[in-house]
Amino acid sequence: MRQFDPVAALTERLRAAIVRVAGGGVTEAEALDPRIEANKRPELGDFQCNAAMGLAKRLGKNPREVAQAIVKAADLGDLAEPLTDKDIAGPGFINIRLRTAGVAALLSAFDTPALGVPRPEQAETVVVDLCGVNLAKQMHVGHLRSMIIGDAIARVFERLGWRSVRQNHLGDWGLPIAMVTHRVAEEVQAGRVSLDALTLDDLDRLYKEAQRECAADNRGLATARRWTMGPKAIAELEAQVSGAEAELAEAKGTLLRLQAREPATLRIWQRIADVTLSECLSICERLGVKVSQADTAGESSYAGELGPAVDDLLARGIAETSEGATVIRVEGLDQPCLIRKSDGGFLYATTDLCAIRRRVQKIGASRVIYCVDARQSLHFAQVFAAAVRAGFATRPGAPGPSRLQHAAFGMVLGEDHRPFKTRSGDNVRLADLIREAFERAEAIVRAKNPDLPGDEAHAIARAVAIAAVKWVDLSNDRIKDYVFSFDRMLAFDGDTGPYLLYALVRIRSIFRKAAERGVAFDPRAPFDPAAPAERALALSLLRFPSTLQSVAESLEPHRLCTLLYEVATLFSKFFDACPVLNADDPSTRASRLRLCDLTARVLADGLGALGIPTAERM
RNA sequence: GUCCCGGUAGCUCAGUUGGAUAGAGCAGCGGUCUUCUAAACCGCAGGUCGGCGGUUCGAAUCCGCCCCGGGGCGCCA
Repeated sequence: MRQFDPVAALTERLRAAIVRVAGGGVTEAEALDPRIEANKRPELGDFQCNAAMGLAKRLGKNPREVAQAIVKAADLGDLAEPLTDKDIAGPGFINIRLRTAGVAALLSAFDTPALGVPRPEQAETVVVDLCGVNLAKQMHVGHLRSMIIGDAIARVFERLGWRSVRQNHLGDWGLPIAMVTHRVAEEVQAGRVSLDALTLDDLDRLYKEAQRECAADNRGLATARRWTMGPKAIAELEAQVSGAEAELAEAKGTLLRLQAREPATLRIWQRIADVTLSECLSICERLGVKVSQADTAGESSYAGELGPAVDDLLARGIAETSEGATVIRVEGLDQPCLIRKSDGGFLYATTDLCAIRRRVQKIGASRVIYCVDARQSLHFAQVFAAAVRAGFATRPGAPGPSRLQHAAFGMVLGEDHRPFKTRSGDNVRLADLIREAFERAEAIVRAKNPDLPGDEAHAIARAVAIAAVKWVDLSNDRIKDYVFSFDRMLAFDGDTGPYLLYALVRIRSIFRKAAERGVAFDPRAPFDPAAPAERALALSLLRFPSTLQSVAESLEPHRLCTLLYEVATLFSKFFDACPVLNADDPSTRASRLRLCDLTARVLADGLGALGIPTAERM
C-alpha cells in the first residue's frame, strides 16, 4: 500500500467513518469518497474533508450534523490529531491536522529508492510520436515543442516502469519530397551543388524553390482572363502556369522512380534524408532529447503497406468509395477520413493508419501518444476513429483497442504575440535558437560565478540553457500558445528552470559542507518535521508519486513542473528559516539532513523525468 | 457557414476536474547577507476570473446564448 501517501491514508480512515454514517442508505463509491484535499487554508489544517456536504444532500440531513457524525465516527490513529466539532468549518468542511510524528512516519515510508512510485506488475508499452521533421526543411520552434514535450512524456512513462518507444515519423515521402528530390537532381546535374557537400540550408532553399516553381497560378490566370487584362499579362501568366505544370510533371516522374526504387534517384533521396536526419539528431542530442536513428520510422517505411491496407479496408466494408476517392466514415464526425485520392494516390491519413497498426500490433503499444501541434486535431480524431473501426488499434487477443491520444500543443509566439519569427519574417532555425540560449547562459553563468573553471562553467551553462528552454515549454499548459523570450527564461528569477537547478545546487552544497566539517549523513536518523517550514516541505514532497501518475494520465507535464516549483520554493523557505548544519542539536541536524536529501532526490528525479539536466554547482 | 482551442492582476501564467477569503512569478514599493550559494527570503500593493443568464447549500470550474482572439474543415503533408 501507499503508506507514505497522506491522502490515501486519510481517505481509507474517513471512508470507514462515512460508511458508518451513511448507514447503508448510500452505497455508491462516489458518494462515499471522503474527498480529501490539501487544505485551502493552511492555518486551519493540513488537509480537509469535503464529503459532508454531498452526503448530507443524499441523506436529506443538515450538512454540519453530518460532519459532526463523521467527526465522531472517525479514528485517525497516530496519523492525525483526533477530530472534534471545532474542526468543522463553514458549511461542513472538516479540517485535519497531521501529528508531527505522523508526518515523520509518512516521510520514513516514502524514503525508499523508488520514492514511492510503485512498479507495475507487468510492464506496458507506450509509443510516443515526436519530432515530426520533414525532409529538406529546417526545423523550427514547432519541432522544439514536439521534441521537448514528447521526450518528457516518454520519460515520465519510463519513470513509472513502462517501456516507452519514441517514434520520429519522418516526413520523407510523397510529392513534395519528389519535388525537392527532382530539384536537387537538377542542381547536381548543372554542377551548382555537390551531393557530398549538401547542407540542410541548401535543401531548405531548394525545397522552397521547388514549391514555388510547381505552384501554378491558375487562379491568377483565371482572374486575368475574367478581367480581360492586357495580353502581355495573360501571356506571362500562361507561361508561368505551363512552366509549373511541366515542373510538376517532372516531379511526378521522380515520384514514380522513387516508388520503383530506381537507384540513381534513390541515392539522391537517401542523401537528402541523411542530411536532414543528422541535423535533427544533432539538435536532439544538444537538447538532451532521447531520439536516435533507431527511433526514426519515416513515411517511406510504410509505402509498401498502403495499397494492400486500403484494399483490405474496402474488402471488409470499412472503407467505401465516394466521388472517386476512398474514404472511411466514422461516427460523430461529419468529415470522413480520406485514405485514397481519385487518382489513386495515398494521403497522410493512410500512412498514419498504417503507423497505428504497426505501433499497436507490432510494437505492442497499449497507448500511442502523438505530440503534434493542435492544428492537427481533426486529422487525428478522424484517423484514431478510423483505426479503431478498422481494428488497427487492437492488439491481437486484447479485449479492446489501445488508447490513441493526441497530446496537442499550441504555438510559440514572439514577444509581439505574433508567430515566432526572425525580424526578416523567416522561421527561426532551431540550431540558431539553441546556440543563442547556450551563449546567453554561458555569459550569465560566468558573470554570476567568475571563480568557476572554464570547462565547468561551460557544462553548467549547458544545463542552465536546457533547463531554461525546456522549463518554459513544459511549465505552461501545453494546449495553450506561449510567448518565447530569452530574457524571461534566462532571467533566473522566479518560476524558471535555473531557479529549480539553483535549489538543487544549494542542497548539494550543504552536503559538500557537511563532508568538509566531518558531519556524517545518517540515512536512518529519525525525522522530526516540527517547524512549519519543514512540515510544508514534507507534505509537498509526498505528492511526488501521485503527481507523476497524473502526468501520465493527463499527458500534462506542467503538473509536475508546478509541484517541483512548489518543492523548490518551500525548500528555499525552509533553507532560510531552518539552519541545517548549524542546527541547535545533533538530532535536529540529522533530521534536517534527511529532509534535504529527500528533497534533492525528488528534485533530481522529477527534473530527470522532464528531461532536464542538473548541476552540482552554479 | 460549421467544428475545435483559448480569454484569470499592468505583463507571463497556475488553479488538484463543483468547495472556504481565486494563487504564483515578473514588473513596482519597502525590508533581510560576519553563520549551510542573496540566482534567495520576508512584507506591501495590484482582480466585474471576456459578458449575460441558468443549474445548487456553493461556480473561474458544469449548461445555454453572445463578444473577442487563434486554428481546422475530402482528393497538400
